[in-house]
Amino acid sequence: MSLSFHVFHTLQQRIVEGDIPPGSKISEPELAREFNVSRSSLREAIQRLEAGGLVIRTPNVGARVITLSAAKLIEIYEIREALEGMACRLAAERMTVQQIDELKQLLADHAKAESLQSGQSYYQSEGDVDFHYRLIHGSQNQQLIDWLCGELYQLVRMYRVQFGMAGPRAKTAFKEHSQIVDAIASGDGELAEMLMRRHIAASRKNIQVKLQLQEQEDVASISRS
Amino acid sequence: MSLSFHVFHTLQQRIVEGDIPPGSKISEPELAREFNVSRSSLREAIQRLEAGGLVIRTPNVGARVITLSAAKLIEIYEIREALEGMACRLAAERMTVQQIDELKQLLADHAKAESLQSGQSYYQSEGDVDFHYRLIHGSQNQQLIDWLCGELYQLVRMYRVQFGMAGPRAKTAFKEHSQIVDAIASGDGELAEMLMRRHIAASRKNIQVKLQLQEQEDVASISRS
DNA sequence: CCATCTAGAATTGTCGACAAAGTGACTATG
DNA sequence: CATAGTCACTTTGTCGACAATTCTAGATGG
Repeated sequence: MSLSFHVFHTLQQRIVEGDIPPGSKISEPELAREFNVSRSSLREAIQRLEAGGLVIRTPNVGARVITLSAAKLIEIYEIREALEGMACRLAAERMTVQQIDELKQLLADHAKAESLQSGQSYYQSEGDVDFHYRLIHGSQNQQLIDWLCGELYQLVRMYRVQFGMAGPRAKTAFKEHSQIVDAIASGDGELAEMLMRRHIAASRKNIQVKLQLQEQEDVASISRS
Repeated sequence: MSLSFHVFHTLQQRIVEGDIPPGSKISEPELAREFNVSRSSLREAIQRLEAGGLVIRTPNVGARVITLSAAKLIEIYEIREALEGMACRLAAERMTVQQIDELKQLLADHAKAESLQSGQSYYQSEGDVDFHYRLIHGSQNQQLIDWLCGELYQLVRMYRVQFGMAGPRAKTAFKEHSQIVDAIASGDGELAEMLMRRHIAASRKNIQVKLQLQEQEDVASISRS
């Protein structure tokens, strides 16, 4: 594997997981030493991070990890609503019966796992992602797939990890997923799109109130100190 | 300005305009000589082109300009429908009265120019882009703005130029734009989104039939030869 | 004649070094 | 005391060279 790609991959992971905190500077000499590569390779890695929207470079100054904010997260969810809604519509029109069966099977597995361990962790982290992932691929729109499952996915993951979003929406989300699959199975693209948009919009609103509460806590703790 | 950025900008223009034809190889040594820069700078430019989706790099082989196809163009329009639809909805909810007035003024200018020179060239190339551009900015969703007016815009432009799309949709498009502005002025985000989606979908269908005709011609000319 | 193998040439990936720009601390001045 | 200026130091941008890989063309064998 290309040397610069390995560095890119490692750094991406660290940034997404918060190991390199938001807003921190990306020092070329320092990281080049750490990875035992030349600055050329490291710079290529940084450029890829920039292309993925994880760092921002300012000419003659350097790169910094992006800063997270509630406003930006909302923006991302607005985009997801539009794009995954469209993906869902296309999936309803284009998925094969076999793909749909696999999707149903996935949902059945979720139901089992959920009732078994009253779990929200499994569903939220693995299951939800897997569901959306398959659906997006069902759209068969390559550009859409590349962007949603690449760049945008990493950003969403970064917020998930660092804002600590697990949420007890597991049961609600499962019901919504079921409805979506039903719509797809009956080939109703319009309905499928609407349901997916509502699904994501609901998730967004859920986050919005949670962040608002968090903000109030922060204010309270500041005035307390 | 950064040396590599200048090279990137020039190459981007050439690729979009078809000066460097689709599918052709991007030779590092050759272009480095032409621009009188080192390969490092040139490679950085190529990486940016890759990030913008204009070239595809395969490890240890090099970069090639993307190839255009009707299928990919349709994919892009599907994405635009979803994204600009959302942008339009947000714009209706968030644009200031002043911004809306400017939009109306723009439309009035278009009407004048159109009736004056029965022109389709002005409207299609300048006016249409300008209209969509302002609307997207009206959404106030920075991520959306960046992507639609950056990466995706260049791709659309590349297809416009190289597939030679002018089309006599000027009059229809103008009417559709008017309706959209009305919806925005009355703050009806839902309607505005729907109209914008129809507007882009109509444009896509228009292209689809045109491309199908073109394909038939190609087949005919092949069987003739 | 076609397929396969094998140098040689060309191209990409990586490296270290130099030039240019930015950063920060210290000094001088109003 | 605050502000502006200067100088050393760090960091980024660019360059040319070497190593590793791929491509090409000619030779060899079936």
